[in-house]
Amino acid sequence: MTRNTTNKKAFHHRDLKNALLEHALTILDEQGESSVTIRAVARAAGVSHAAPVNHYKDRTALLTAIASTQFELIRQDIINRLQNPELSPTERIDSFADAIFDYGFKHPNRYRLIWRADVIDQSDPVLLQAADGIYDPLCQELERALPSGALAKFDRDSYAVMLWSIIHGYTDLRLNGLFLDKSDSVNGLPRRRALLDLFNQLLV
Amino acid sequence: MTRNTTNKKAFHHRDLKNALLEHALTILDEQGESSVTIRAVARAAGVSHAAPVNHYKDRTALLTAIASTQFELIRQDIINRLQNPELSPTERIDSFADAIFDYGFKHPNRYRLIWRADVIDQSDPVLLQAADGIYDPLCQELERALPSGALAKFDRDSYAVMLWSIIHGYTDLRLNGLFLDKSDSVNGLPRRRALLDLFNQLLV
DNA sequence: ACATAATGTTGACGCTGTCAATATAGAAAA
DNA sequence: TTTTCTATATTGACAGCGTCAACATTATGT
Repeated sequence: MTRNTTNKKAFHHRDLKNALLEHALTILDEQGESSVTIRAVARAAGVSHAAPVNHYKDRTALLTAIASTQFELIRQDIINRLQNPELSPTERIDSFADAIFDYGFKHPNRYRLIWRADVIDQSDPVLLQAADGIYDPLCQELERALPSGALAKFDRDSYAVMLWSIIHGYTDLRLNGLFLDKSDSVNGLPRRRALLDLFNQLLV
Repeated sequence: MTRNTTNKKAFHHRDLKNALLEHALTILDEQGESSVTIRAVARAAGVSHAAPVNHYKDRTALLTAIASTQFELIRQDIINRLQNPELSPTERIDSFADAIFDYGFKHPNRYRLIWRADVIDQSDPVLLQAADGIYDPLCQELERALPSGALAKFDRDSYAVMLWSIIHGYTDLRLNGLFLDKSDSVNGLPRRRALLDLFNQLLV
């Protein structure tokens, strides 16, 4: 055991910062963003209601920290997928899309949170770097997959923005309840794949 | 004057329901969704903090009512645009996209609100009908613009969902601060137009 | 051993949504 | 008109929230 070998309750938690983050994530998954209150997280961690302030100066800081870890998590998943040496250039790009799609549908409350500009601090440098950790490699892959030189219709950023918009639009609308009466598949394929096919037409 | 001809303060507001809606909209535009509290709206309308409950049973009901009026407002704008007899079938479809783009960039706080499943009641029949008031005519226009019969690659709903996803994705990401460092134009055109061009390729 | 910094607790403040009890006004019925 | 009933508004209360200040405890470094 790395901590608290005595049975008397430790005044110092030794790793309260990470513990708070994990409890916050659990509450987020189970009850949604509005239930992730400083006080609820503190209760879950077994500390007083004002203890978290030493590690996260306010609620925004806590939620922003969550978002940063999540972007990093998505990035790791993407890196894993790209390990596969058999992927074609377009398949490598699809891997980005699939990673985000899968993340969104698996963790709807997390996905909604990481884009909520009103509750997280979009200018936080840690968060920005985490987001760039996905965006930058996406641009690299696009560069390889795009028609070379003057053949390309748009610049790289445009392709990246368009792809990300398509992915986010479908995911967000679905998670927010739209199209739930509509099927998620078309011609036997998931509709998200049809969206990707549409985008891939740009690359040939 | 239709109301309150005496100078003594009227106990009954006579149209508090609509007044609350308008004040809520003002607060939403100026301060964002979290500032639209029952109590703040009541203050703005000059009534007691518990008066709104007679017209909106809780905060969700108030925000849902706002969302319904906004969908209706967008629908009206679309209808106006479609009055133009010179529009081609694809231009008529672009009118839907432009209406939503314009609305989003003009009223960012409203746009974010109407998709917030956690604070509005997505199952409210009035809201659903208002949303269908946009979706249904979009499907009608798609039917006219699509390649006829077996030539179409997907069903109508798929086209509608894809188009809406593209529009929403770009708008939402932009409003939430992403890509703000990137330019909004490519090759001299707004990037949203490039996105529409991409979609329009599906229609030929 | 001591001073200092880091970390946690307690208590308070004003804000919130919501409810119950009460008061008033308008409308309908007598 | 007068009475009754319903719709609407007020007041007061409650718990939960974020945040801050004052204080207590533990850990660390000299």
